[in-house]
Amino acid sequence: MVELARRLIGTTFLVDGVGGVVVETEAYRADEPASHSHRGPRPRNAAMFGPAGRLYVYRSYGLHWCVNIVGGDAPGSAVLLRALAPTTGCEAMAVRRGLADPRRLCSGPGKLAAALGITGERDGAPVDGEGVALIDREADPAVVAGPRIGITKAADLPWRFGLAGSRYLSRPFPRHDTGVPA
DNA sequence: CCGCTGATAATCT
DNA sequence: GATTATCAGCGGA
Repeated sequence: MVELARRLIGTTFLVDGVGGVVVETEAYRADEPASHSHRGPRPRNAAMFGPAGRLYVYRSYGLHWCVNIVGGDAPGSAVLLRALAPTTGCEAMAVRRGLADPRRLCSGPGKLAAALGITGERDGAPVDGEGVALIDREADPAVVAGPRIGITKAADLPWRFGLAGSRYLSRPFPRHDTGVPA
């Protein structure tokens, strides 16, 4: 699953022609306690135990939608889409989000879902099905990794991935000191 | 640029 | 009854 999370960085994710480049993801697996799939199949997480390449959409904190892509390495694995660099349909995103600042449009899982108009209706939908598209990248981008955000269990696993140097992350990655002063 | 707080409901104990 | 894969708004530095 970790591999898919890495590989999704740099791909383009669109819903009804609106979206952008994936710049931040997190991997989740059934064998690890932070995952919704950890305690087995349930109504909410059914999509996580279904076919690979589908969406798992759930409601977070009772009010935000979050979007995952289901993996195929093992049952119950998925990659949370945490941030996009907006490229297409910025006007529609600005309207849905009620702001125009591209850096704040999709810089978080809930914001991303809101900007692309994703709700629970898309739960279980194929990533290349009706209105949804995932376009692979040309070359391998520089990817950075760090601990996942907003969880209390298994918080030490470095399964959050980001496009190096991107200005559209939900939060910066922990920086190693380069040792080279400016 | 922080850090804190309330909102809000499904899921879990 | 507690917890939660979050966010916007606010006040302070």
